[in-house]
Amino acid sequence: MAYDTAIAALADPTRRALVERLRAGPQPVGVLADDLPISRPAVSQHLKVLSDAGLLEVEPQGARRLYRLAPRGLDELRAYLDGLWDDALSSFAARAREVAKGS
Amino acid sequence: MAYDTAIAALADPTRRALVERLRAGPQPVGVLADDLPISRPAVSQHLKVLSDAGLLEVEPQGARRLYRLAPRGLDELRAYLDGLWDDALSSFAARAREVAKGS
DNA sequence: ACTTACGGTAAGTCATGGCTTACGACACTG
DNA sequence: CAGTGTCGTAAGCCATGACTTACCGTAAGT
Repeated sequence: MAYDTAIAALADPTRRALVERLRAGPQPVGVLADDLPISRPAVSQHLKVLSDAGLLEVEPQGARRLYRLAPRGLDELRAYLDGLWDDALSSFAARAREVAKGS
Repeated sequence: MAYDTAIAALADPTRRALVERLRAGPQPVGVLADDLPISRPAVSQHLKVLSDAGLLEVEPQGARRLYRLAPRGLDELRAYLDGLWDDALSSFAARAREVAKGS
């Protein structure tokens, strides 16, 4: 049950916006804060949440800190959703059979 | 960008608990409320959020309403995370190559 | 028709969390 | 060793949303 922190982290639109910026590659905090309508400390707080969820990794480069996407946290979340997906499909198929029989 | 409602819905622990109950099969509201530490109206509100996100479907059966897992909302969410996963892997691989070269 | 059961909606309360400003720690440059 | 730039943390404010109780509509039973 470690996917809970990951999904909670990705539930926030601002944090998803940060993740979107990082899809192109690693970036420092200041650059991320520049094209977002919030302050730099707010960005730092969001980055901490994403890092704690295993979704980001940090690489200090001098005074700056490069954040990059990390597969770790995403892996658990995807595994959980895959399981859900299977059960949802089963439920859908069962319902389809009932309807086909004339309910 | 329709996965946002789905991920927001699944971010709540109580709603995930409801989804877990429904993995075994369709159930009416009262049964779901009985083995959860919250009131029945609260369950109704959560079920509405999950339904609006395309994660659940309703099937009225007389006075009762059966809720079941729906693949629809889950599909978009999985697709989004799959894309993220690819980019995270790329970033990870790029970083691994740099480290192998001696940073 | 009256009663009982099931469930959605309304209104109000309260905690969570996202944002701000202010401050401190650390690395580079002159 | 100042001075500057980058970033994390602390404290406080405020909106969002997850609950509650109260109420209403609807379906089935007697």
